[in-house]
Amino acid sequence: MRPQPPNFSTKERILGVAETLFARHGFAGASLRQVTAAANVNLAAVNYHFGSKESLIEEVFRRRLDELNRHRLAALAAIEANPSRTLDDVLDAFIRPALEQSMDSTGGTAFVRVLARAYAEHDERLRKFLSDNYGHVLREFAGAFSRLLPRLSKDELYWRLDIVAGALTYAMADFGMIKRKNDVSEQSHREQSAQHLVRFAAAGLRAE
Amino acid sequence: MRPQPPNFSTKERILGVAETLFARHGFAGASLRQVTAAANVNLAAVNYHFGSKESLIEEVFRRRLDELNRHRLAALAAIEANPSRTLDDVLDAFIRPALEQSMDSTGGTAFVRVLARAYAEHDERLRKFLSDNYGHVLREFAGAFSRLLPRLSKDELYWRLDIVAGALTYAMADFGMIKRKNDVSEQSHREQSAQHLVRFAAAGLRAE
DNA sequence: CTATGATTCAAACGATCGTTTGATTCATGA
DNA sequence: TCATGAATCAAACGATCGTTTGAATCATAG
Repeated sequence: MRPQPPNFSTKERILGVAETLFARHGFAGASLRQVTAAANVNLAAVNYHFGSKESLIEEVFRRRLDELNRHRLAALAAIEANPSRTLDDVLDAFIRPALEQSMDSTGGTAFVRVLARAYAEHDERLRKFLSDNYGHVLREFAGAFSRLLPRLSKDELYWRLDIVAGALTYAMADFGMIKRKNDVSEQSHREQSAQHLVRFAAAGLRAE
Repeated sequence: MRPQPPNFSTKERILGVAETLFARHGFAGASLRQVTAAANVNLAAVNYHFGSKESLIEEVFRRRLDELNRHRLAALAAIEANPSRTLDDVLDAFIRPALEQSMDSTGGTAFVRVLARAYAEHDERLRKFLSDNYGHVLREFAGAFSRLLPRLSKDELYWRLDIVAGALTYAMADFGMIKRKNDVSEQSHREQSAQHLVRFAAAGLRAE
């Protein structure tokens, strides 16, 4: 974790470094002293700009999830307009934006791993924050899935979605560590990854 | 986390409580003071019986993984004897022992969540410990998978196995939170869960 | 240039962390 | 019964945690 050059503002540098350190050591494991040292800012800067470590964590999520879920909802809306849509299409609308973000140049790689952390943590406050701010997205997708899987009970659907989301989150977190071969363009690598995940998840949802 | 009655030895009480608290708050998030208080033992007991927090964590894994991987290897050996074995059989040999342990009476529920934590953590020492002590199990299974998926390159196989293992771990960690319906026996619930997971994982491995 | 609010800084706060110490209690074989 | 090692205990160690403080510095509008 090399000290971050001052090309960005203090807030932005803190957010970027916090993201990678939370991904690496967890929310409890990464201290504000590590974060501020790596970001080349004063220790007090976190509490000055964000108020608390808890709020910094939330801000790390907000920065990525706002954009990510906007893309997801847009993709879902585009799909819903098509009357011949399939389960794979809806899954693709959920997965592809995350995959694109995790492979962009601004270092979204670490964030997918932060998301995987959040899944492993059963922290009450964090789950409430995510549910309060982004629950409507999952509810939209649950509705779309429900319409395509009418034989599934609501209970059955919800825990399958929960499992599928967790499995996908973990899988995507690990994708960042897989080196794509040199003879495969980044775009086609992403394409293949998305197809694998969609097929994987669709099989789980359609099971039985 | 109610104080543990003294039916068990000090070491056993510490291990049991540590397991559930590590599952709930993570390895960094659960302190030895929380653990020893809930286990009704003196704070110094951890360092006396285990040497350090690090060693306690390893012991929490060892207690469950020794038995779990023994069952896995036994199941795999039984499968390998059958010349008409399928991918689903090998996956079943990997998944079912974990599912059985996570549903037994001694509270293995929490441990599956501890395993999910370990997957999310990319901690160097912890990964080395698991690789050193249980890597041979994964290597055995990788061999079995490789023989059933001869068209997959070694690289391709290994990262698919990694992803499948992670996804399964996540899924199983969440299974503990899903209430089975009253009209479904625990055994048939486990049966269905195993089938879902096997189908889910097989689709991912066979993809393309 | 100067005044004012925003930002950064070194330093310290009390709390909690994992670990260690030395005395005390317990269990057990001689 | 008594001695000896194992086990438990209260207390404290230094380190590190998140947070707060008040002064120093910066940027900017009047």
